[in-house]
Amino acid sequence: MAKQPNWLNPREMKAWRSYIIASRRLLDALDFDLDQHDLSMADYEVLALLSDAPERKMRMSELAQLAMLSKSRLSHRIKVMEGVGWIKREACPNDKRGYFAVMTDKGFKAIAKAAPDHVESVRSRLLDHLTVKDQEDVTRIFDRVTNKLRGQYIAEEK
Amino acid sequence: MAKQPNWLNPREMKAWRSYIIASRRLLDALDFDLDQHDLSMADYEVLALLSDAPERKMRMSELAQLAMLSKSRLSHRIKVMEGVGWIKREACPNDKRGYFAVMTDKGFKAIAKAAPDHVESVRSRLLDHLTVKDQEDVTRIFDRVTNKLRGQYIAEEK
DNA sequence: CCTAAGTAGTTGAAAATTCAAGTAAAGTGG
DNA sequence: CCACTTTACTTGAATTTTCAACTACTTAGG
Repeated sequence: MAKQPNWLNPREMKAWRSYIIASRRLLDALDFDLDQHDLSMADYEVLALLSDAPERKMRMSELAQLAMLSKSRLSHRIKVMEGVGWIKREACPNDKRGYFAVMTDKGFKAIAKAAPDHVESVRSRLLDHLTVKDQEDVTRIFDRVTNKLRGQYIAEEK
Repeated sequence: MAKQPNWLNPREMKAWRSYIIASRRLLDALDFDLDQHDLSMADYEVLALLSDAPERKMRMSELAQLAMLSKSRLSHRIKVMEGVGWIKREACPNDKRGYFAVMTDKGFKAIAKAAPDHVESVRSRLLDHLTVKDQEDVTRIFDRVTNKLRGQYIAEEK
């Protein structure tokens, strides 16, 4: 027999709603801010990862993993970034199947220009409203969520 | 003269990364769970709002606002939900420009079936890992974020 | 070696979302 | 009552993302 649903109590409901609503609005606002640099959060993340990588290049798979994008999505996205001259592809000498995404100078300039505004955006939209204690709580809580999730669900394993 | 960027310190960076990574994974997992009911989070939200509304119907604009969707997106989405028989449209008698989205019995059944699983999903992916204190912290922190955001940025005002 | 299975990445079509108009009805000020 | 602006919503095209192959290379086992 099916067990009856364990609905959320008011406290749980409030926590969930507060979180989800704030997150939606926050992401919207951050994307809105990035728009002036012709970037989405996802594209920004890709460029940021590359700009920190040695030689500013990274294998497609690794990039996809770290940016939490599907291989297909990354592939398509890199194609358009290649079109605007931010990225080049480079064949991997060791593994003939593989490719590097290599950030061009133009790509580096693009993210270097966007980064200060983006950081400022993250501050003004989120961090400015958190005390030091809040920041620590957020870190603790969400690290735990990520860890539990890792056990339950791995992206791209379906 | 341009002021130099105020980069995030390690504590701020950790809070931001923890939050954003957990959120991405969490939303992915929740969407993944809902997939067995052929629903996305957005569609679920639309149906949930309708099922709570008087007569299970709501004006398109109000629905768009509450579900935090653009009018265009909602319009397209309602069209497909109409296609699968979950929703009907009904002209508004007072305001000849307006329409109601009305949930059908079939639509109600669909969300009634999905809801227990979704709640369980929210629990197992998120709430189960938060103490009562954590829940209260999350509510407090994210309500504040939403309130600040409201002052700065209103969705669809561009 | 040879084969089977797995990995890296791309591709094109389908589906979803955004974007820029467009239509029609309300409201507003004179 | 007449312009003018705003509101409510839809639409079609463009862009983005997902989905399901598909190619080519690598790895593992016998």
